[in-house]
Amino acid sequence: MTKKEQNIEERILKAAEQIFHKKGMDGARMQEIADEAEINKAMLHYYFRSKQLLFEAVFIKAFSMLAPRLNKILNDESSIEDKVRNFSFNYISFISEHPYLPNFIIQELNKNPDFFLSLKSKQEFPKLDGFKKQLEEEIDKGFFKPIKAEQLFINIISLNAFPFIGESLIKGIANIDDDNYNKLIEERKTQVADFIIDAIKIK
Amino acid sequence: MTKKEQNIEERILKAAEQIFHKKGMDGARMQEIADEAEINKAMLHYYFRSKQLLFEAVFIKAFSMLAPRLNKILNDESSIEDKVRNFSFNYISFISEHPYLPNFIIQELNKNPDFFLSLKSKQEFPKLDGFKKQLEEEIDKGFFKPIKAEQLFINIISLNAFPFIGESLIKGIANIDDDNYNKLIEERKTQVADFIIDAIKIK
DNA sequence: ATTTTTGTTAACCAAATGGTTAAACCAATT
DNA sequence: AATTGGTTTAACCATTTGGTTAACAAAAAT
Repeated sequence: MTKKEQNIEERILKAAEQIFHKKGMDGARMQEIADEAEINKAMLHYYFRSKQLLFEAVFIKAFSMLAPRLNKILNDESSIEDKVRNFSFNYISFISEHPYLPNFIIQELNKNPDFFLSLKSKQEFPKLDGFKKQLEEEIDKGFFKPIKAEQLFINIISLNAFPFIGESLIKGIANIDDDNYNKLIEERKTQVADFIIDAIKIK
Repeated sequence: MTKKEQNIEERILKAAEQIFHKKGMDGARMQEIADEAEINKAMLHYYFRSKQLLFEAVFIKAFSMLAPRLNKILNDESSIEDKVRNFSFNYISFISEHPYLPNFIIQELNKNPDFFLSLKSKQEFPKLDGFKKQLEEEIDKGFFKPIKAEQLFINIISLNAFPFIGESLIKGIANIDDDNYNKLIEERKTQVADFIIDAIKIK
Protein backbone atom coordinates (compact mmCIF):
# COMPACT_ATOMS: atom_id res chain seq x y z
CA MET A 1 0.00 0.00 0.00
CA THR A 2 1.55 3.30 -1.05
CA LYS A 3 1.10 6.60 0.73
CA LYS A 4 -1.40 7.82 -1.81
CA GLU A 5 -3.71 4.93 -1.14
CA GLN A 6 -3.83 5.24 2.63
CA ASN A 7 -6.41 7.53 4.12
CA ILE A 8 -5.10 10.86 5.28
CA GLU A 9 -5.54 10.38 8.99
CA GLU A 10 -3.55 7.18 8.88
CA ARG A 11 -0.82 8.81 6.84
CA ILE A 12 -0.57 11.68 9.31
CA LEU A 13 -0.35 9.38 12.29
CA LYS A 14 2.28 7.27 10.64
CA ALA A 15 4.37 10.28 9.69
CA ALA A 16 3.91 11.83 13.12
CA GLU A 17 5.09 8.63 14.75
CA GLN A 18 8.19 8.56 12.66
CA ILE A 19 9.10 12.16 13.50
CA PHE A 20 8.02 12.21 17.14
CA HIS A 21 9.65 8.89 17.94
CA LYS A 22 12.93 10.08 16.52
CA LYS A 23 12.94 13.71 17.67
CA GLY A 24 10.54 13.95 20.57
CA MET A 25 7.91 16.64 21.11
CA ASP A 26 10.40 19.52 21.29
CA GLY A 27 12.49 18.49 18.33
CA ALA A 28 9.60 17.69 15.99
CA ARG A 29 8.26 20.28 13.53
CA MET A 30 4.74 20.27 12.19
CA GLN A 31 6.02 21.11 8.72
CA GLU A 32 8.35 18.13 8.85
CA ILE A 33 5.48 15.83 9.73
CA ALA A 34 3.42 17.27 6.89
CA ASP A 35 6.28 16.74 4.46
CA GLU A 36 6.74 13.17 5.65
CA ALA A 37 3.04 12.51 5.13
CA GLU A 38 3.12 14.39 1.83
CA ILE A 39 0.18 16.61 2.70
CA ASN A 40 -0.48 20.26 3.40
CA LYS A 41 0.42 21.39 6.89
CA ALA A 42 -3.09 22.69 7.51
CA MET A 43 -4.35 19.14 7.28
CA LEU A 44 -2.53 18.27 10.47
CA HIS A 45 -4.65 20.82 12.29
CA TYR A 46 -7.78 19.83 10.45
CA TYR A 47 -7.43 16.23 11.68
CA PHE A 48 -5.72 16.67 15.04
CA ARG A 49 -6.27 20.36 15.98
CA SER A 50 -2.90 21.00 17.57
CA LYS A 51 0.62 19.70 17.89
CA GLN A 52 -0.12 18.72 21.47
CA LEU A 53 -3.11 16.58 20.52
CA LEU A 54 -1.29 14.96 17.62
CA PHE A 55 1.55 14.21 19.98
CA GLU A 56 -0.76 12.69 22.55
CA ALA A 57 -2.30 10.44 19.93
CA VAL A 58 1.16 9.21 19.03
CA PHE A 59 2.19 8.81 22.62
CA ILE A 60 -0.87 6.90 23.70
CA LYS A 61 -0.54 4.57 20.74
CA ALA A 62 3.09 3.94 21.63
CA PHE A 63 2.29 3.34 25.25
CA SER A 64 -0.53 1.01 24.30
CA MET A 65 1.88 -1.07 22.29
CA LEU A 66 4.06 -1.73 25.30
CA ALA A 67 2.00 -1.61 28.46
CA PRO A 68 -0.40 -4.51 27.79
CA ARG A 69 2.55 -6.65 26.70
CA LEU A 70 4.25 -6.06 30.01
CA ASN A 71 1.06 -6.44 31.97
CA LYS A 72 0.10 -9.71 30.36
CA ILE A 73 3.37 -11.44 31.11
CA LEU A 74 3.58 -9.98 34.59
CA ASN A 75 0.20 -11.41 35.50
CA ASP A 76 -0.13 -14.71 33.69
CA GLU A 77 -0.02 -18.12 35.34
CA SER A 78 3.57 -19.08 34.53
CA SER A 79 6.48 -19.35 36.95
CA ILE A 80 8.85 -16.49 37.66
CA GLU A 81 11.50 -18.16 35.57
CA ASP A 82 9.15 -18.47 32.62
CA LYS A 83 8.02 -14.90 33.08
CA VAL A 84 11.61 -13.70 32.89
CA ARG A 85 12.34 -15.77 29.81
CA ASN A 86 9.07 -14.88 28.14
CA PHE A 87 9.29 -11.22 28.80
CA SER A 88 12.88 -10.86 27.67
CA PHE A 89 12.39 -12.76 24.45
CA ASN A 90 9.11 -11.11 23.71
CA TYR A 91 10.21 -7.59 24.56
CA ILE A 92 13.49 -7.65 22.69
CA SER A 93 11.86 -9.20 19.63
CA PHE A 94 9.16 -6.58 19.60
CA ILE A 95 11.39 -3.58 20.27
CA SER A 96 13.81 -4.68 17.58
CA GLU A 97 11.00 -3.80 15.17
CA HIS A 98 10.34 -0.47 16.93
CA PRO A 99 13.69 0.58 18.32
CA TYR A 100 12.70 4.20 19.01
CA LEU A 101 9.78 3.29 21.24
CA PRO A 102 11.40 2.85 24.67
CA ASN A 103 13.41 6.01 24.47
CA PHE A 104 10.47 8.01 23.17
CA ILE A 105 8.20 6.87 25.97
CA ILE A 106 10.74 7.41 28.71
CA GLN A 107 11.76 10.85 27.50
CA GLU A 108 8.26 12.18 27.32
CA LEU A 109 7.29 10.51 30.54
CA ASN A 110 10.19 12.19 32.30
CA LYS A 111 9.31 15.52 30.78
CA ASN A 112 5.65 15.38 31.63
CA PRO A 113 4.91 13.73 34.97
CA ASP A 114 1.37 15.16 35.09
CA PHE A 115 0.40 13.52 31.83
CA PHE A 116 1.86 10.34 33.25
CA LEU A 117 -0.47 10.44 36.22
CA SER A 118 -3.50 10.58 33.92
CA LEU A 119 -2.21 7.43 32.23
CA LYS A 120 -1.83 5.55 35.48
CA SER A 121 -5.54 5.57 36.16
CA LYS A 122 -6.19 3.90 32.80
CA GLN A 123 -6.91 0.24 32.55
CA GLU A 124 -4.05 -1.88 31.28
CA PHE A 125 -1.53 0.15 33.19
CA PRO A 126 1.02 -2.39 34.41
CA LYS A 127 0.96 -3.34 38.06
CA LEU A 128 3.69 -5.11 39.98
CA ASP A 129 1.58 -6.54 42.80
CA GLY A 130 0.99 -10.01 41.38
CA PHE A 131 4.59 -10.41 40.36
CA LYS A 132 5.75 -9.33 43.78
CA LYS A 133 3.58 -11.82 45.64
CA GLN A 134 4.58 -14.63 43.33
CA LEU A 135 8.27 -13.88 43.66
CA GLU A 136 8.07 -13.85 47.44
CA GLU A 137 6.35 -17.24 47.37
CA GLU A 138 8.97 -18.78 45.10
CA ILE A 139 11.73 -17.34 47.26
CA ASP A 140 10.06 -18.88 50.33
CA LYS A 141 10.01 -22.22 48.54
CA GLY A 142 13.77 -21.92 48.17
CA PHE A 143 13.85 -21.48 44.41
CA PHE A 144 15.60 -18.12 44.48
CA LYS A 145 17.95 -16.09 46.58
CA PRO A 146 16.14 -13.32 48.43
CA ILE A 147 15.70 -10.22 46.32
CA LYS A 148 13.12 -7.46 46.46
CA ALA A 149 10.59 -7.64 43.64
CA GLU A 150 11.28 -3.98 42.91
CA GLN A 151 14.99 -4.60 42.47
CA LEU A 152 14.44 -7.62 40.26
CA PHE A 153 11.93 -5.70 38.22
CA ILE A 154 14.36 -2.82 37.76
CA ASN A 155 17.02 -5.30 36.66
CA ILE A 156 14.76 -6.97 34.14
CA ILE A 157 13.65 -3.71 32.60
CA SER A 158 17.17 -2.29 32.62
CA LEU A 159 18.74 -5.25 30.87
CA ASN A 160 16.03 -5.39 28.25
CA ALA A 161 15.40 -1.73 27.55
CA PHE A 162 18.73 0.01 27.98
CA PRO A 163 20.49 -1.55 24.98
CA PHE A 164 17.99 0.24 22.75
CA ILE A 165 18.23 3.54 24.58
CA GLY A 166 21.98 3.71 24.92
CA GLU A 167 22.75 2.11 21.60
CA SER A 168 24.98 4.84 20.26
CA LEU A 169 26.93 5.15 23.50
CA ILE A 170 27.51 1.41 23.73
CA LYS A 171 28.46 1.15 20.08
CA GLY A 172 30.94 3.94 20.56
CA ILE A 173 32.63 2.58 23.65
CA ALA A 174 32.66 -1.06 22.62
CA ASN A 175 33.51 -0.23 19.02
CA ILE A 176 30.67 -2.16 17.48
CA ASP A 177 29.16 -1.48 14.07
CA ASP A 178 25.45 -1.65 13.27
CA ASP A 179 25.60 -5.16 11.98
CA ASN A 180 27.38 -6.60 14.98
CA TYR A 181 25.16 -4.67 17.33
CA ASN A 182 22.11 -6.31 15.82
CA LYS A 183 23.75 -9.67 16.35
CA LEU A 184 24.36 -8.86 20.00
CA ILE A 185 20.74 -7.84 20.39
CA GLU A 186 19.63 -11.06 18.74
CA GLU A 187 21.72 -13.05 21.23
CA ARG A 188 20.22 -11.13 24.10
CA LYS A 189 16.75 -12.50 23.38
CA THR A 190 17.79 -15.57 25.36
CA GLN A 191 21.01 -14.50 27.09
CA VAL A 192 19.40 -11.77 29.16
CA ALA A 193 17.04 -14.27 30.75
CA ASP A 194 19.87 -16.75 31.33
CA PHE A 195 21.84 -14.02 33.00
CA ILE A 196 18.98 -13.05 35.29
CA ILE A 197 18.07 -16.61 36.21
CA ASP A 198 21.71 -17.46 36.94
CA ALA A 199 21.89 -14.43 39.18
CA ILE A 200 18.95 -15.35 41.38
CA LYS A 201 18.44 -19.11 41.12
CA ILE A 202 19.59 -21.43 43.88
CA LYS A 203 21.21 -24.47 42.30
CA MET B 1 28.94 31.43 47.70
CA THR B 2 25.86 33.19 46.33
CA LYS B 3 25.17 33.80 42.68
CA LYS B 4 26.16 37.44 42.92
CA GLU B 5 29.63 36.54 44.10
CA GLN B 6 30.48 34.04 41.39
CA ASN B 7 32.01 35.31 38.21
CA ILE B 8 29.64 35.58 35.32
CA GLU B 9 31.06 32.87 33.12
CA GLU B 10 30.78 30.37 35.95
CA ARG B 11 27.23 31.45 36.69
CA ILE B 12 26.24 31.03 33.05
CA LEU B 13 27.76 27.59 32.80
CA LYS B 14 26.09 26.47 35.99
CA ALA B 15 22.71 27.77 34.88
CA ALA B 16 23.16 26.30 31.40
CA GLU B 17 23.95 22.92 32.90
CA GLN B 18 20.84 22.97 34.99
CA ILE B 19 18.60 23.83 32.04
CA PHE B 20 20.32 21.72 29.37
CA HIS B 21 20.59 18.65 31.60
CA LYS B 22 16.92 18.81 32.38
CA LYS B 23 15.50 19.87 29.00
CA GLY B 24 18.10 18.99 26.40
CA MET B 25 19.24 21.19 23.53
CA ASP B 26 15.82 21.42 21.87
CA GLY B 27 13.85 22.07 25.03
CA ALA B 28 16.20 24.67 26.51
CA ARG B 29 15.61 28.40 25.96
CA MET B 30 18.36 30.98 26.09
CA GLN B 31 16.12 33.32 28.05
CA GLU B 32 15.51 30.62 30.61
CA ILE B 33 19.23 30.11 31.08
CA ALA B 34 19.72 33.85 31.44
CA ASP B 35 16.95 34.01 34.05
CA GLU B 36 18.45 31.09 35.95
CA ALA B 37 21.83 32.84 35.97
CA GLU B 38 20.18 36.16 36.80
CA ILE B 39 21.88 38.01 33.97
CA ASN B 40 20.93 39.70 30.73
CA LYS B 41 20.43 37.34 27.81
CA ALA B 42 23.00 39.18 25.69
CA MET B 43 25.66 38.08 28.17
CA LEU B 44 25.17 34.50 27.08
CA HIS B 45 26.24 35.47 23.60
CA TYR B 46 28.99 37.73 24.86
CA TYR B 47 30.61 34.84 26.72
CA PHE B 48 29.66 31.85 24.56
CA ARG B 49 28.66 33.32 21.18
CA SER B 50 25.82 30.96 20.40
CA LYS B 51 23.44 28.44 21.89
CA GLN B 52 25.32 25.69 20.07
CA LEU B 53 28.66 26.65 21.60
CA LEU B 54 27.19 27.04 25.07
CA PHE B 55 25.60 23.67 24.68
CA GLU B 56 28.84 22.08 23.59
CA ALA B 57 30.62 23.51 26.60
CA VAL B 58 28.01 21.93 28.84
CA PHE B 59 28.07 18.65 26.99
CA ILE B 60 31.82 18.27 27.00
CA LYS B 61 31.96 19.05 30.69
CA ALA B 62 29.29 16.42 31.36
CA PHE B 63 31.04 13.85 29.24
CA SER B 64 34.32 14.62 30.94
CA MET B 65 32.76 13.90 34.28
CA LEU B 66 31.81 10.38 33.27
CA ALA B 67 34.24 9.09 30.66
CA PRO B 68 37.46 9.17 32.71
CA ARG B 69 35.66 7.49 35.61
CA LEU B 70 34.61 4.63 33.39
CA ASN B 71 37.97 4.46 31.69
CA LYS B 72 39.94 4.37 34.91
CA ILE B 73 38.06 1.44 36.38
CA LEU B 74 37.97 -0.43 33.09
CA ASN B 75 41.73 -0.31 32.80
CA ASP B 76 43.12 -0.56 36.31
CA GLU B 77 44.93 -3.59 37.73
CA SER B 78 42.08 -5.10 39.73
CA SER B 79 40.22 -8.31 38.99
CA ILE B 80 37.02 -8.43 36.95
CA GLU B 81 35.03 -8.97 40.10
CA ASP B 82 36.57 -5.93 41.76
CA LYS B 83 36.03 -3.90 38.61
CA VAL B 84 32.35 -4.76 38.63
CA ARG B 85 32.00 -3.93 42.32
CA ASN B 86 34.05 -0.79 42.05
CA PHE B 87 32.35 0.53 39.01
CA SER B 88 28.83 -0.08 40.25
CA PHE B 89 29.42 1.48 43.63
CA ASN B 90 31.35 4.37 42.22
CA TYR B 91 28.99 5.07 39.34
CA ILE B 92 25.78 4.92 41.32
CA SER B 93 27.23 7.07 44.08
CA PHE B 94 28.36 9.69 41.62
CA ILE B 95 25.23 9.73 39.49
CA SER B 96 23.05 10.02 42.57
CA GLU B 97 24.55 13.49 42.89
CA HIS B 98 24.01 14.24 39.18
CA PRO B 99 20.93 12.26 38.24
CA TYR B 100 20.30 14.07 34.95
CA LEU B 101 23.73 13.32 33.52
CA PRO B 102 23.27 9.88 31.94
CA ASN B 103 20.06 10.75 30.21
CA PHE B 104 21.41 14.06 28.98
CA ILE B 105 24.49 12.46 27.49
CA ILE B 106 22.66 9.61 25.86
CA GLN B 107 19.94 11.81 24.39
CA GLU B 108 22.32 14.22 22.77
CA LEU B 109 24.62 11.45 21.66
CA ASN B 110 21.74 9.74 19.92
CA LYS B 111 20.65 12.96 18.31
CA ASN B 112 24.06 13.94 17.07
CA PRO B 113 26.18 10.99 15.92
CA ASP B 114 28.63 13.24 14.05
CA PHE B 115 29.49 15.19 17.17
CA PHE B 116 29.97 11.84 18.85
CA LEU B 117 32.60 10.82 16.33
CA SER B 118 34.63 13.93 17.08
CA LEU B 119 34.57 12.94 20.74
CA LYS B 120 35.79 9.44 20.07
CA SER B 121 39.13 10.65 18.81
CA LYS B 122 39.68 12.57 22.04
CA GLN B 123 41.91 11.27 24.79
CA GLU B 124 40.15 9.65 27.71
CA PHE B 125 37.49 8.16 25.54
CA PRO B 126 36.71 4.79 27.15
CA LYS B 127 37.98 1.67 25.45
CA LEU B 128 36.84 -1.88 26.07
CA ASP B 129 39.93 -3.72 24.82
CA GLY B 130 41.71 -4.22 28.13
CA PHE B 131 38.55 -5.32 29.87
CA LYS B 132 37.80 -7.76 27.10
CA LYS B 133 41.20 -9.43 27.23
CA GLN B 134 41.12 -9.66 31.00
CA LEU B 135 37.64 -11.18 31.03
CA GLU B 136 38.64 -13.81 28.50
CA GLU B 137 41.63 -14.74 30.64
CA GLU B 138 39.59 -15.07 33.80
CA ILE B 139 37.01 -17.14 31.94
CA ASP B 140 39.80 -19.41 30.71
CA LYS B 141 40.98 -19.82 34.29
CA GLY B 142 37.51 -21.11 35.11
CA PHE B 143 36.41 -18.18 37.27
CA PHE B 144 33.41 -17.29 35.16
CA LYS B 145 30.93 -18.83 32.82
CA PRO B 146 31.64 -17.93 29.23
CA ILE B 147 30.16 -14.58 28.23
CA LYS B 148 31.14 -12.08 25.59
CA ALA B 149 32.81 -8.98 27.00
CA GLU B 150 30.40 -6.86 24.98
CA GLN B 151 27.38 -8.54 26.52
CA LEU B 152 28.75 -8.25 30.04
CA PHE B 153 29.60 -4.63 29.42
CA ILE B 154 26.11 -3.91 28.16
CA ASN B 155 24.68 -5.61 31.25
CA ILE B 156 26.86 -3.61 33.62
CA ILE B 157 26.00 -0.30 32.02
CA SER B 158 22.33 -1.18 31.73
CA LEU B 159 21.93 -2.15 35.38
CA ASN B 160 23.76 0.91 36.60
CA ALA B 161 22.50 3.59 34.25
CA PHE B 162 18.93 2.68 33.44
CA PRO B 163 17.46 3.25 36.90
CA PHE B 164 18.34 6.93 36.52
CA ILE B 165 17.05 7.20 32.98
CA GLY B 166 13.80 5.33 33.44
CA GLU B 167 13.13 6.57 36.94
CA SER B 168 9.67 7.95 36.31
CA LEU B 169 8.56 4.87 34.39
CA ILE B 170 9.79 2.52 37.09
CA LYS B 171 8.30 4.60 39.86
CA GLY B 172 4.99 4.58 38.05
CA ILE B 173 4.80 0.87 37.42
CA ALA B 174 6.20 -0.28 40.72
CA ASN B 175 4.30 2.38 42.65
CA ILE B 176 7.31 3.79 44.45
CA ASP B 177 7.58 7.31 45.84
CA ASP B 178 10.68 9.48 45.69
CA ASP B 179 11.85 8.52 49.11
CA ASN B 180 11.62 4.79 48.59
CA TYR B 181 13.18 5.08 45.17
CA ASN B 182 16.23 6.70 46.68
CA LYS B 183 16.45 3.85 49.15
CA LEU B 184 16.34 1.33 46.31
CA ILE B 185 19.11 3.21 44.53
CA GLU B 186 21.16 3.24 47.70
CA GLU B 187 20.78 -0.53 47.97
CA ARG B 188 21.84 -0.93 44.38
CA LYS B 189 25.30 0.44 45.09
CA THR B 190 26.22 -3.07 46.25
CA GLN B 191 23.33 -5.22 45.06
CA VAL B 192 23.93 -4.59 41.36
CA ALA B 193 27.46 -5.95 41.63
CA ASP B 194 26.25 -8.95 43.67
CA PHE B 195 23.67 -9.65 41.01
CA ILE B 196 26.20 -9.51 38.20
CA ILE B 197 28.79 -11.61 39.99
CA ASP B 198 26.19 -14.22 40.92
CA ALA B 199 25.14 -14.37 37.29
CA ILE B 200 28.59 -15.11 35.89
CA LYS B 201 30.66 -16.63 38.68
CA ILE B 202 31.30 -20.35 38.82
CA LYS B 203 30.90 -21.53 42.39
C1' DA C 1 -29.46 19.62 -10.92
C1' DT C 2 -28.65 22.20 -6.94
C1' DT C 3 -27.45 22.85 -2.40
C1' DT C 4 -24.77 21.55 1.55
C1' DT C 5 -21.18 19.44 3.77
C1' DT C 6 -16.55 17.81 3.92
C1' DG C 7 -11.83 17.96 2.46
C1' DT C 8 -7.74 20.62 0.69
C1' DT C 9 -4.73 24.38 -0.36
C1' DA C 10 -1.93 28.71 -0.36
C1' DA C 11 -1.41 32.70 1.91
C1' DC C 12 -1.23 34.78 6.03
C1' DC C 13 -0.61 35.90 11.22
C1' DA C 14 1.14 36.46 15.90
C1' DA C 15 4.20 34.77 19.18
C1' DA C 16 8.48 32.87 20.33
C1' DT C 17 13.26 32.64 19.80
C1' DG C 18 18.29 33.03 18.77
C1' DG C 19 21.02 36.59 17.89
C1' DT C 20 22.71 41.70 17.20
C1' DT C 21 23.60 46.48 18.24
C1' DA C 22 24.36 50.84 20.06
C1' DA C 23 24.48 53.14 24.00
C1' DA C 24 25.53 53.20 28.95
C1' DC C 25 28.37 51.85 32.80
C1' DC C 26 32.52 51.38 35.36
C1' DA C 27 37.07 50.42 36.87
C1' DA C 28 41.86 51.05 35.74
C1' DT C 29 45.25 54.07 33.46
C1' DT C 30 47.18 58.34 31.99
C1' DA D 1 39.77 65.00 35.10
C1' DA D 2 39.82 62.67 30.89
C1' DT D 3 40.59 58.51 28.29
C1' DT D 4 40.35 53.83 27.48
C1' DG D 5 38.94 49.17 27.62
C1' DG D 6 36.15 45.65 28.82
C1' DT D 7 31.42 44.67 30.58
C1' DT D 8 26.36 45.13 30.79
C1' DT D 9 21.85 46.47 29.32
C1' DA D 10 17.51 47.51 26.73
C1' DA D 11 15.81 47.69 22.47
C1' DC D 12 15.65 45.74 18.26
C1' DC D 13 15.83 42.29 14.23
C1' DA D 14 15.11 38.25 11.20
C1' DT D 15 13.61 33.80 11.14
C1' DT D 16 11.09 30.00 12.64
C1' DT D 17 6.99 27.99 14.03
C1' DG D 18 2.31 26.62 15.49
C1' DG D 19 -1.83 27.90 14.08
C1' DT D 20 -5.72 30.37 11.23
C1' DT D 21 -8.38 31.82 7.30
C1' DA D 22 -10.65 32.38 3.11
C1' DA D 23 -11.17 30.58 -1.14
C1' DC D 24 -11.70 26.49 -3.73
C1' DA D 25 -12.68 21.44 -4.93
C1' DA D 26 -14.97 17.21 -4.28
C1' DA D 27 -18.46 14.51 -2.58
C1' DA D 28 -22.91 13.76 -0.42
C1' DA D 29 -27.48 14.96 0.38
C1' DT D 30 -31.60 17.06 -1.24
